[in-house]
Amino acid sequence: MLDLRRLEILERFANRGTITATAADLGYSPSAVSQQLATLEREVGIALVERTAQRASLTDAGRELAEHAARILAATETAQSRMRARTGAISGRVTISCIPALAPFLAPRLATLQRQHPELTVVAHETGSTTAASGVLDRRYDLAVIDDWSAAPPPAGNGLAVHHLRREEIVLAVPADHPLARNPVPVTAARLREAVHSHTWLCAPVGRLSRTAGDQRLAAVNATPGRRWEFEGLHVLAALVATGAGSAFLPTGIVHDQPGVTGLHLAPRMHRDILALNRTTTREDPAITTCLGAAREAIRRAPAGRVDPSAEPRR
Amino acid sequence: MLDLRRLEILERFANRGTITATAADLGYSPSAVSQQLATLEREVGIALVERTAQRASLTDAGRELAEHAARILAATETAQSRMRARTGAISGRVTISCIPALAPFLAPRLATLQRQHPELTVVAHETGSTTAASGVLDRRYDLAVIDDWSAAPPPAGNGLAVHHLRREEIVLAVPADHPLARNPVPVTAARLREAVHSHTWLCAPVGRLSRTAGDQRLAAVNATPGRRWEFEGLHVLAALVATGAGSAFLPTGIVHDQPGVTGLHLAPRMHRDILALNRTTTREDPAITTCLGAAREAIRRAPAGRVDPSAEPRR
DNA sequence: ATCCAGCATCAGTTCTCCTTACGCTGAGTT
DNA sequence: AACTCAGCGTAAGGAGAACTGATGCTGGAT
Repeated sequence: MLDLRRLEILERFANRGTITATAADLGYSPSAVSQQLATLEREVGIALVERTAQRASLTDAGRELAEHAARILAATETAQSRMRARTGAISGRVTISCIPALAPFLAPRLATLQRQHPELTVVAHETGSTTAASGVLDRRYDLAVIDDWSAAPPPAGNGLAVHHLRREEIVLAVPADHPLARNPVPVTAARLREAVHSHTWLCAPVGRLSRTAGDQRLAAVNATPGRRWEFEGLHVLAALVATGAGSAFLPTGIVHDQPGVTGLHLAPRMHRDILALNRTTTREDPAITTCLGAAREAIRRAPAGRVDPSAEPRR
Repeated sequence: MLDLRRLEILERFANRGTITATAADLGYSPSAVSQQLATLEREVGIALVERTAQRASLTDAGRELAEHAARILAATETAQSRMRARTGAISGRVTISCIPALAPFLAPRLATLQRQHPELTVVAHETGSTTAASGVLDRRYDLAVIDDWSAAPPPAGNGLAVHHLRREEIVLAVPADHPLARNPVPVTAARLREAVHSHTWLCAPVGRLSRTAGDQRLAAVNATPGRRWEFEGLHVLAALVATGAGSAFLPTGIVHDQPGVTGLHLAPRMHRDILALNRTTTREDPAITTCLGAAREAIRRAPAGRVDPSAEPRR
């Protein structure tokens, strides 16, 4: 009879790649992981791990067994969730990831939740959207609040349940003394091209969703930045805009926080979606659904911001 | 993290109904089963077992968790089979059930197998077809050789892999000095009706497949036995026919063994199928497939019997 | 009234599993 | 070439889990 704990160790090792990292993830010592993997190999009677002095990697058999393990673990998680749904108990440990920009709004709600349910332990992390999504899938997080800058519908059908929390408008953020700020009308392709070309362009490092989406938008209108600065964090970008350092694409909620920054509608409009993710296996877990509700509420109440009313076309 | 062993205990308990029987099945003491179930309840935080002084039964939650457990255990069995398929090792314990009439032919082959593969342990039981089929499903047996008297195609799609080993003809077995035996032509409906009515009818107890199929055949030709005797075991029935006690429907292989018995073709013909069953989860396990091959071979070589050639119509 | 089957509890022993400590290897660095 | 460090494995020890056997209880059957 295979042991679930060993299978979990194997599956985690398949995701992480080193014994040390696996051990850290699961709260074991590396030695324990090594021993458990060795035991598992003995049990199934076939080599699962290729061992070098400073590197261990999975064999084909190990990879396959890890895939089986993932299925088995998903089934047990479903069973556990169903049982917890029956008790209705809001308890246990829920690990949540949130994109940094929204974490300050989420955290107080989670704290309240934890006060209301002493049996519940919430562990919150700040993570980017892409790593958070895969982190939910491989059980590093149970719940993730992410943003999605793509116009495409959210990913689905791969074991992730997606919940739409909010849609935010993305505006062109310029310093308050920028020429465009004086004439706050929606920024057309031509205006955008001109503004980007004549000003420093502020954006996130390559790989961020906001960067990818922004670059796509610039490419669509054939705009090439005169100069490009890369900074981490949307709030940082907003602060830089405020100092007159350049312009950027930013969500209204973030522009709103920052005095000295004017947000201008884009024509056509641009958006990002705030989504929550959890595994479908935990869909019925009361602890998860409660945390999800708290996140939904928190994001709903986070300041949405508003651009200069005169730039807001009436319809 | 739920424990697989506990889940197995729960699932087995769901099938057996008592703690004592569960313990016997799994090779534990009843005390251990009781304790493990209690631990499992504590872990999931909900009552799974309703305890009376001398009866324990599952709650709704317990039944549901048992169903989850069955799925999980099936997944692990699949994983294990895949791993064993990779090693190709013919080892471990394989529990086989065989209908009594064929067990003598199967046993020597299994003994040979065990001699060839010292790592392999074969545990053989003799069981009727219906209990054997459910026994395979709930993991009391890994492999079962059964007979199927129904004209219907074998059951499938419920987790059982069905293998057709042989088709045997069912003949009307009469004492050698029976009037019909002197004129060995296929027994039509009219002749059958007459023979059954004027002679004692020998058959298995109610519930046996052979009994059900035989009764259906009799009902189809509107034949009512003058007198009916019920005995357990096809060989026993054959022996009774030999003493002139009555007539019966019997497979050719069994008639063949028994001197003093004449087998007469039925018109239309009647058959039973010899099938082997195993769980689809063990489909790839080399130990299982090897045992299955041995069974196939054993049944193929078992005496098929032949009725009086003059009764065999040429085509 | 007695017996018996079935279950729970308790104490004890065995065995599993994790941690700590230590040694090894190979790559990058000084 | 020596050093440093990350990663892995093994050995020993201790904590905890789990099984067994004994005991006691309950309710139905003899």
